[in-house]
Amino acid sequence: MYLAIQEAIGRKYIETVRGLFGLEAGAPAFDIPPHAEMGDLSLAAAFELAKKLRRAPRQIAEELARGILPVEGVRRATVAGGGYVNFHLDRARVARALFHERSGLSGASQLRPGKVLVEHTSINPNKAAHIGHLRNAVLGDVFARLLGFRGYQAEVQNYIDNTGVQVADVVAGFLYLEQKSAAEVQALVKDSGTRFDYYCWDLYAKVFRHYEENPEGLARRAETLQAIEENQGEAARMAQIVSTAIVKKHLATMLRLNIEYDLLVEESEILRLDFWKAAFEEMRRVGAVRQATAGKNAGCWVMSLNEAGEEEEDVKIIVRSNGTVTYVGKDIAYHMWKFGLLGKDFTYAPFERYASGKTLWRTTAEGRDGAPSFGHASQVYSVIDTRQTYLQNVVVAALKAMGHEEAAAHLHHFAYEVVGLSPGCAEELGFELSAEDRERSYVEVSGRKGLGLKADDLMDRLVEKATEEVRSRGMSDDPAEQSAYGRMIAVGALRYFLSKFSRRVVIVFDFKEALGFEGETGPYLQYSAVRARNIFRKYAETHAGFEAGGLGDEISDAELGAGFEGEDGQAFWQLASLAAQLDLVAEQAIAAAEPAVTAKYAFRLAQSFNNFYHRYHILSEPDPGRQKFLLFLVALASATLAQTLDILGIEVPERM
RNA sequence: GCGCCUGUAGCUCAGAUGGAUAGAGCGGCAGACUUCGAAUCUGUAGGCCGGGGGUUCGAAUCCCUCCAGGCGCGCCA
Repeated sequence: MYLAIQEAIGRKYIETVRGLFGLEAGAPAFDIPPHAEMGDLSLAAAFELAKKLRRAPRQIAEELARGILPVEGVRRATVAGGGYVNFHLDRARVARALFHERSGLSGASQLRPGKVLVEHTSINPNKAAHIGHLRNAVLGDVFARLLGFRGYQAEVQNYIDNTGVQVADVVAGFLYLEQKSAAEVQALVKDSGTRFDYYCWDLYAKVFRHYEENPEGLARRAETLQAIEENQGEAARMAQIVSTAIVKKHLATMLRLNIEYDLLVEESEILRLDFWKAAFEEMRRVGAVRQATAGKNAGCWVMSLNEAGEEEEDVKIIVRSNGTVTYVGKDIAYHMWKFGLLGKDFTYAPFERYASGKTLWRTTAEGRDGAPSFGHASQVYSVIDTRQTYLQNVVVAALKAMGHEEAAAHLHHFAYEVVGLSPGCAEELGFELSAEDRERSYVEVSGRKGLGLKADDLMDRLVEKATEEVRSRGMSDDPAEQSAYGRMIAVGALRYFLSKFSRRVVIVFDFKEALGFEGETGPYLQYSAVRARNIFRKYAETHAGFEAGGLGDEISDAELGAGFEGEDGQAFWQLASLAAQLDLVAEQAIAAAEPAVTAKYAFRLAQSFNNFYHRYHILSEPDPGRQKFLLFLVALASATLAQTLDILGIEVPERM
């Protein structure tokens, strides 16, 4: 709601400035005044105009306030402070329009042209997922949901590096440390007595210890990697078995958290289709890379990273002197494909069908009909941790060097900080820490050392705790229902916990904080939504045929207007106007690529609702007109909260 | 050495595009359940916004500088 009103005021502002002062102004910036009584939207533009016009800002503000009105949805404009213009919205009108929007009757945001591609998760398929991977997936998932909410076509891709060194390390472990054949590994995958992804977690750490003690083993690692890349022999067969089994585990883990994907992009298919060759040819053709003939990089194909005018040359090796391509080179090819700039494409096959009805596709080299069109994005967001910033910048530089300026500008590194463990938490998990580590504020997780908190272990622990809470509070006698609620609450707690921090801060994981269900947590939000629904359920018991969705037709403009009058009306409006800000908040979250903005908003809204809930008792309200108004308000808050929780991927249980 | 990020209440963090009296959760203290179930609400204490300069009508926010911490900078990924 707020967005539309801002745009309308903005248009009138530009006209007014032209008419009154003969100046061409841009779209103005709006603020929300610090106190609700001051108004709903404020404009500080008079201060800047004052400088240009050499006049008092307050006077200019008064002229603006008179000139901008009338605007639909705005009742009046006042001037405050040194020169703020504050707009007071037509409360009844805004509330009604919002009610219709939330009922899906109007205001569904239009589908926008172009596709936004979000790549997230992209875990090496060689061991179980850990808490850091969950942060990546939750951030990416919330961001994709935000895009969908605002009418963008979002496509979610999960990149599977099934031919990389991490898979090779586990394969080498099976082959040489455990002397297992591909068939035996396959049997292990099928064995219901072992968790294959956990088994590989331990094996990967074991392989690393082995390399440390036996550096000569590194030769075998190289051999294994090469065999996998060339799709030759036992190692390649085993890599296929390992990576596919682990990917399935990762998908199952993510599904527990309500995370789904559109497409799995497999590196093996990128190799098979010679994507890199096509990218390399173009890079050579346009002179983005050159072969070094002397110096330490002799024989390598390198790309210059210098801006014009820099003296010392900074180069990145793209192709090694032995002719093999580096990781960043492959990434350049993949990103060219994302934008449809490669001139090559995959074919696709279904990987699995989600219970939601959505089909997850995977890339293949052998053609198949009936797949949707993937790639060809106009905007790309790659959710990758902040330590890879340098490499992401290299990819952008490569696009620029090839003349793809627009793609370079539309490739966004969605960078986020890692999840560390507090030293106490690491020790609780049974890891021995050095004296130095114990002094640190957090310990970095390390797959190589096997140090980390596995995603499913954390989830299990949360579900157990939440289910116990449900049981002890007597919400349900049915064990199946108890565990269903427990699961929803656990997911709510975890998803909110991973969404509420801004991307750039390190999350120091601690059980006490993450396992909490009170205060600023997911369960608090769920509880608020349940409370709102309970009011309707209870009300319907004595009012047969009651539907919250019908309130919009039952309440008159006069009743709505009267409800927002006076001191109580001010408090009611505070809740309603906050609910009306969701679209503004979602746009801000997208512009800043910051899901936390939405999480914080959900909390503020829930807090505002709980405060209202406590102060006004609806079912015992004697005045039927006022009761209807209060029910209307609950419907607004409830629908908005539900919508926001949906963006956060958090479900609401029937009872709490 | 070069580059990027971070520094706000005891702890963990919000404060987009510079804007009105710097906020929240947890923890502390004091209160509120015969009600739409307290996984809740109310009140209270707690701040040289890392230090110092500058730009501006106005700076937690922009610029410079210093300090502290983290992360990058490989013919690894």
